[in-house]
Amino acid sequence: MPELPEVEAVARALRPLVEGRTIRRARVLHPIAVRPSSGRGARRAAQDLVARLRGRWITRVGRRGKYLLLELDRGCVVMHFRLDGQLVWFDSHTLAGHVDVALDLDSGTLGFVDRRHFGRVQHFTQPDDLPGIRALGVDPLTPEFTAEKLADILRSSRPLKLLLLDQARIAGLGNIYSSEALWRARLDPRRRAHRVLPAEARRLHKAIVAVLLRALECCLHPAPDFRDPGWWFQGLEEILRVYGREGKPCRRCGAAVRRIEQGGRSTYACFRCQK
DNA sequence: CCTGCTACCTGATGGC
DNA sequence: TGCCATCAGGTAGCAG
Repeated sequence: MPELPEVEAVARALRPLVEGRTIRRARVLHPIAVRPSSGRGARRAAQDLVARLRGRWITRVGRRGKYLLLELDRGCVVMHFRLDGQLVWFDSHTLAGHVDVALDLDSGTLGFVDRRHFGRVQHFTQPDDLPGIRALGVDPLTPEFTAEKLADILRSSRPLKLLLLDQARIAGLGNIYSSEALWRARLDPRRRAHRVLPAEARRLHKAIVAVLLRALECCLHPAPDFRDPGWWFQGLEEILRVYGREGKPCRRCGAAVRRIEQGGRSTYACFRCQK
């Protein structure tokens, strides 16, 4: 379920564990997790990954949108958690539970876990070799994301919610925080983006940044604990204002929160205060 | 070029 | 209890 704040928190917690470490050996337990996006050639991809990672060392942990990057002395490991992927840490090289890909480091083992097999672990010479990364739009937590930049992005006839989910426009918002940002900005998720007035666009800009920063703070306290196999972010539900609250009173005006479908996915909103 | 729909996977949940 | 339908926080690929 990770969106930008969760992946950012994972990147920060991972740095002291892996930066400067050598990958002694990579193990691909479930080749489906490393197959190319075309979907075929998983076994071959697994062999390639193992060969390319042997002996490399991790220079830096980075993030691009919802992608986690392990930059190496040669090339880069790109991970995407999609809906359910997560990381686990083992102090030894002995694994436990479902692990798709294991990176045996000189100090322990980093495991990529995703029972559902939506997520991916891949190696590229550089991150931009993956089309999904090359196409990413502005990162909303960088200075480049200004109110003017958002106004530019809003030149579209699409509904606001679908536009905010588009990773090629803004990188890192997902289904939860797009609903949350629109609630905070008091904007109807069905509104066509180019109908949004300048003052409303400035409100939305502030709301996006505020929602993400608040979630990031929550994700960092307590920090991710990869050693606990059952670990997941605590307390996130309490900071959500509309997401998942169908039928419950709006925290601003008391009207019932509604769930609607947009692009085949759930959107939550209060249509009394979101116009 | 843009937009919208579906497939991709597996597990959890709720109704009957 | 068992079974089936539905849902899940994402993205790539394809058709129009």
